[in-house]
Amino acid sequence: MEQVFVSLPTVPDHPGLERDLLERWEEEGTFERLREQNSGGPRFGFMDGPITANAPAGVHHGIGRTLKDVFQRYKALRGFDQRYQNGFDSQGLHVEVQVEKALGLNSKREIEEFGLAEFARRCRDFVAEYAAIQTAQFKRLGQWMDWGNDYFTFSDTNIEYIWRFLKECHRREWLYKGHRATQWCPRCGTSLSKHEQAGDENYAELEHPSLFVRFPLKGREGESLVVWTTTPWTLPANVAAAVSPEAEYVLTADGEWRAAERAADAEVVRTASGEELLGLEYDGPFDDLPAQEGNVHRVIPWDEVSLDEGTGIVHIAPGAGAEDFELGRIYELPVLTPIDDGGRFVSGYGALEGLSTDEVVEPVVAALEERGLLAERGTIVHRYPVCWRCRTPLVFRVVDDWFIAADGIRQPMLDGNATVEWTPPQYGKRMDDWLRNMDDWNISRRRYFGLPLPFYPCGCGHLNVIGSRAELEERAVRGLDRLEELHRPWIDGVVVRCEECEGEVERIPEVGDAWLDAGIVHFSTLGWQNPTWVEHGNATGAAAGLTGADLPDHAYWEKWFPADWVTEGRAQIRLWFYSQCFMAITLDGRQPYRKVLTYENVLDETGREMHKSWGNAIELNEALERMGADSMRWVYCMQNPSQDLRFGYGPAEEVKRRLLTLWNSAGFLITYANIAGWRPEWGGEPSSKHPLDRWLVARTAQLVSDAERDYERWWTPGVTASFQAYVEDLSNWYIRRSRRRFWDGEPAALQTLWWGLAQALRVIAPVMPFLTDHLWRVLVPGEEAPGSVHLAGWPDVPPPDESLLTDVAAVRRVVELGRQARAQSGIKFRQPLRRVVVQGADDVSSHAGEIAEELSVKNVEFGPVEASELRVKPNLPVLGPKLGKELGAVRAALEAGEFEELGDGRFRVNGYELGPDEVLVERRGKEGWAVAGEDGLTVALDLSLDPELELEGRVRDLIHSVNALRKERGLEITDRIELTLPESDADLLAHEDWIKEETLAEKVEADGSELRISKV
RNA sequence: GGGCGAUUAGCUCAGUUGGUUAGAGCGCCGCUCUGAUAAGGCGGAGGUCCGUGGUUCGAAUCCACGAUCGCCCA
Repeated sequence: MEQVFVSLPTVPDHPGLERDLLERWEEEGTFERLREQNSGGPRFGFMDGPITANAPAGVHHGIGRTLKDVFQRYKALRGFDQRYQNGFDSQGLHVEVQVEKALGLNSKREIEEFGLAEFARRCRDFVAEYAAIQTAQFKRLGQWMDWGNDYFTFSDTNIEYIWRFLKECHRREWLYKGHRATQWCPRCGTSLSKHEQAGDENYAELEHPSLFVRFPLKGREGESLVVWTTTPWTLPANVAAAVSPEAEYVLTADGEWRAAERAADAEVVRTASGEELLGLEYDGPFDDLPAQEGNVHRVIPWDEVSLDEGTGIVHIAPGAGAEDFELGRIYELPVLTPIDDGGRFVSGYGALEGLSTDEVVEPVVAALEERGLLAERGTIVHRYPVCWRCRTPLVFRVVDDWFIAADGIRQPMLDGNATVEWTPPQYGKRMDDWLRNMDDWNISRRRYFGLPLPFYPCGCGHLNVIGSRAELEERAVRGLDRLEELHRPWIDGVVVRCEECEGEVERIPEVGDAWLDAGIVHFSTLGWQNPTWVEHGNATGAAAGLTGADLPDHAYWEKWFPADWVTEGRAQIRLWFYSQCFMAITLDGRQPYRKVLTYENVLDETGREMHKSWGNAIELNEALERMGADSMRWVYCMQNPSQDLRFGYGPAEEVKRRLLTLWNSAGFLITYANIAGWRPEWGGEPSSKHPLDRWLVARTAQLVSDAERDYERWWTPGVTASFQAYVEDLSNWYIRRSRRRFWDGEPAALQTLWWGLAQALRVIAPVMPFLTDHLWRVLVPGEEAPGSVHLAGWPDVPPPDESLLTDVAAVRRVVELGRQARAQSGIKFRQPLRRVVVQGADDVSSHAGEIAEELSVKNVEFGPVEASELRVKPNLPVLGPKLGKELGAVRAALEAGEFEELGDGRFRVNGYELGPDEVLVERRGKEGWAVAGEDGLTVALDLSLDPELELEGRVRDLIHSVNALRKERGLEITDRIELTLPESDADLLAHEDWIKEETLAEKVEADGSELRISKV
């Protein structure tokens, strides 16, 4: 017989079939055909947040890539035209640091000796290498993007658009050079902005010295202030000591001033309020250093002084701490900045010069001890900030940085955010919170391979800001001829003429914050205000040769801006979401996206963060090969995005097992379709009138509508849950109930199951693009039907028949209760019973046959159950509003059995007459009955047997044994047999035809002593 | 200190607008099916729904306060 369908193996080989499909998609140009099919359709604008191309992707990237792909695929099924442009973040500190590591360089000096031009080239090559690696990984995950036309943030085009933004900021007078204490990475030699440094992962548990130091008070012999510090290197820069004016301080017998709260056990000589200590002068610990010359050290007030730790007196070094610096401004304290770019002491600090902040600890301690200033020495383990890129502990330095003032745009950004639909919604509030609190944006980094800030401050006091390459060329005095691309060192050689005084000006050496690079892409990739389309116009500068991306014209930008949807992890609120909104609101006044999906972090199976060094990190490639892309995608989609995902092989195995039901259902169809030589008919929903078929059509329509609702609200957990429930119903109701029809090869059943599966595959294809397309290609033969599920579009189904769905749900409840009753009865399922009585579900009487079969009973009666006991409960949603406070008493009376049955389902209780709709009645069985009930539904099985029933029970036992034997002998399910019964079972021959049918026996006889079968 | 979340079975999590006896998957125990079988079905054990107070006829759900955990900010 012709095999229409290729048989499925018992379990799918996910990685194998996925690799196979990747090849087929490639060969058949499936993605290109999809884009072509949707071209000209309604637009769905997605903007990809760029991924840093500096390492292979991990499983923590998988969730974002999956969600991006799922919704683009869903929108494609709905016929939307899309851009599919992928983005790589390709310059800035996160690239430089990796390249430094690869080159074995470990300081800015070494980079400069290596040569900036060569360094820039290596950075570019490094990005090219990892962009290629990541591309291969994401393809393997199933992500369909316009690979090869990606945007790279280091293209000259991108840089020019940022220049333009910066010039606009300057025009609005938001741009300024600030002098303040900032977090500084001594290894990277640059300050770091708060938004990139925020986050728990940027802190480490570190051990530091813990010193209590005496500051002898001037003119008060034997009295000292005692301060506590964990950063001894800041002591040489001390200029003041802060006390809380409100707090009480004590002088101990040792001559030490401390807060009273911090000197509990000490013998107190004298007390004073903080207020009284203000203005006192003291001898600083390092007054002999040249840097300290002429400084007066005194006591200042500070409300924030902590009385929970230390001494309640705080050592203040405005050049080495953020709060210290702010206090210094208020009290006009001298600012001593003891360390240089690399965190080493500068001149003016005597023997400390040239030492690092760690290396000075011992000399500082020794000096304190020598002078008798060290009261106590220990160590402390505390959380301390480390560089977000290289993990070096940070220090504070007072330096000049470039800032964009945030106050002018704060409200417009808040207004913009109010128009955005956030999923889950609380992230919108987080964004508001961030915007309300955001400080000015520190945009300068003292580094090399990054956006060159186009700032040319002239000696005349004028700041020239260049807004484009054209402007640079127009105003350049020299250096243009060696300008290979808009990066250091080449850009540094270009000198421009000051627009104010005509003098020659050089660029500042700083580069820009990488979030400027990422934030501008709504403009640089879509061709904002670009007069004519430039082919490969985004393949400029460092990006030349890496991509074919065009620079579209302004009409294109108008079409695609703002994006309909973006999605990234929660951390991006303070990073990409922030920077893109900042830039878009500045340039265009509009929010750059309409809707956002945000998700939490990926942790390991046990809920710990994944770290390579902890050995619990999972490589993306390894996961893809071990669990397969579809299982991974399923895991990501199942997850509630507002909670951390616990990712691991254990949970993935569970997912695989559950996905098996779909596979088995398809396998079941294929088995019987092949036996019957049946061929599916491509077209609308099946016209079969069979109740089960009609039900499956309705159930499938319900799946389509549920999934649509959840896709439209960006809620993948809903989609996966609906699908899972559908497969469950398909397999454990439709297939199980219809098995016999499939054994008989009934075309209506085959067509209906086939149709249901085909629609289900289309619904879930965005989540599991491989398994669904594999099954589609097996199940849906060519010619008229689309050759890939991804080209098949969203199912077009009629609205579900709700009343049929409700009825079948009720039937299934009856069956469930009936099974419970049977289980309690102790009578085997194979033993048929005479009758079942169902009360409380009269509307499903048309399904009596199904109930009879499911419960193996001869007759189903709908009507009152004769019961030994009535249990009447109030129907709360109805009676609650009606009875109010009286409900409690009525309920208690019903529970106690204090009611009168009036007939017709009416009851009298507590003086109220309750109608049938107002109560729920359950019954307990009489002797000889098995009864189960729930929610006013009662199912009662009559347990009495008669010889006819007993005989049937024995026939079923026989059929069961014969089929077990068939299986034991390894017979195919189509093999015919001859059957011999023991003579003692001769009476079973009364059911000879039935036995023959169920066991595929051609001949049955009763002869001999045991059961025997033989293949014909 | 302010903000945003979370807290439900041994584990991982659902629980829509307040409604009866709070669910699922996994794990455990028992039973069952044997034409989906490397599957499937049924049942059981296992819960102070974080706590306290309030609103309500009725609260896992709404409100207030508190606890613990996570995150963001100061």
